Amino acid sequence: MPEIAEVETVRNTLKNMILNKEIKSVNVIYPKMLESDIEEFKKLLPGKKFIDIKRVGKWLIFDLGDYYLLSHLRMEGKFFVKNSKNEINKHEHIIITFNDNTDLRYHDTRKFGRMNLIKKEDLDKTEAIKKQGIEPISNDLTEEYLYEKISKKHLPMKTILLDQTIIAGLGNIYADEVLFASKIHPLTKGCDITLNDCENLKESSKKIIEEAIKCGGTTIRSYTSSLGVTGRFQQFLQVHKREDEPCNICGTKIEKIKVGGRSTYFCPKCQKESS
DNA sequence: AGTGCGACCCGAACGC
DNA sequence: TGCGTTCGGGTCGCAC
Repeated sequence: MPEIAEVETVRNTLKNMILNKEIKSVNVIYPKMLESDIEEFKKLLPGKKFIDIKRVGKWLIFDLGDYYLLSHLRMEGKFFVKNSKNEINKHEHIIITFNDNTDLRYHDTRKFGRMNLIKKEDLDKTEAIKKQGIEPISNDLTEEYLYEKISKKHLPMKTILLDQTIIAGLGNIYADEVLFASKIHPLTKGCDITLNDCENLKESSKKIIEEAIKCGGTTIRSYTSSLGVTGRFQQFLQVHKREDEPCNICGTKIEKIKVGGRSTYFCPKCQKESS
């Protein structure tokens, strides 16, 4: 499941492969992927080039000059660069063909990802982008900001860390890891958090995300037909998907619970519920 | 406004 | 073996 580190890896990989190549044609195989008008998508892309790829939270932003193509990979979205002659895989839903006869193909087994073509000036009006909070790797993420956003809420901390309007880009895996590193129980209510907790959250989210980006993410498998990009961060995970395994700090068995409908892993000894 | 939860989707894992 | 069922993941939108 792509989180901020995976999306950053995709961005860097694709920048090396598709920038400034002229788009020859597009093929929208699964129209529901596309939130904007399909006919407009088919009409506008040919002749344009991707001149840059940016990222806001987990959103990829392909810069087409006068338009942006927004792309959210959700859980299993992947981009492949393939020769246009290659057979189309049943999970490839949108294909953008360049005039050097290579394709940028969007692949998504769950069909959960979304794309949206917007005029450049409409970016600030686009809800999904506009409401993104501060990224863990940004210096604007301070303990004061976190305390201000979190301490009024009565939701469990796990739920709060998944709220993209506060910290942008944390998903289920890193939320568990950040809580473990901050020694905060996932069920702790936001209103019970201290400024010191917020400093720990800030430091650990920054450290974990920076490290994950260096490793190329957790779950990245392959982004081209030939060139494999494999995430190495999974070997550093302390709690996520480690139910019944011993905590690396104290040896206590890692527990799994549901918080806000999401599976949540934590060490019951290292992460005490605050009083 | 803040919070809770179902819908979206389908492959994998599980139960019988 | 081969069915059927359940689960999970991020985000949106609706209900309370």
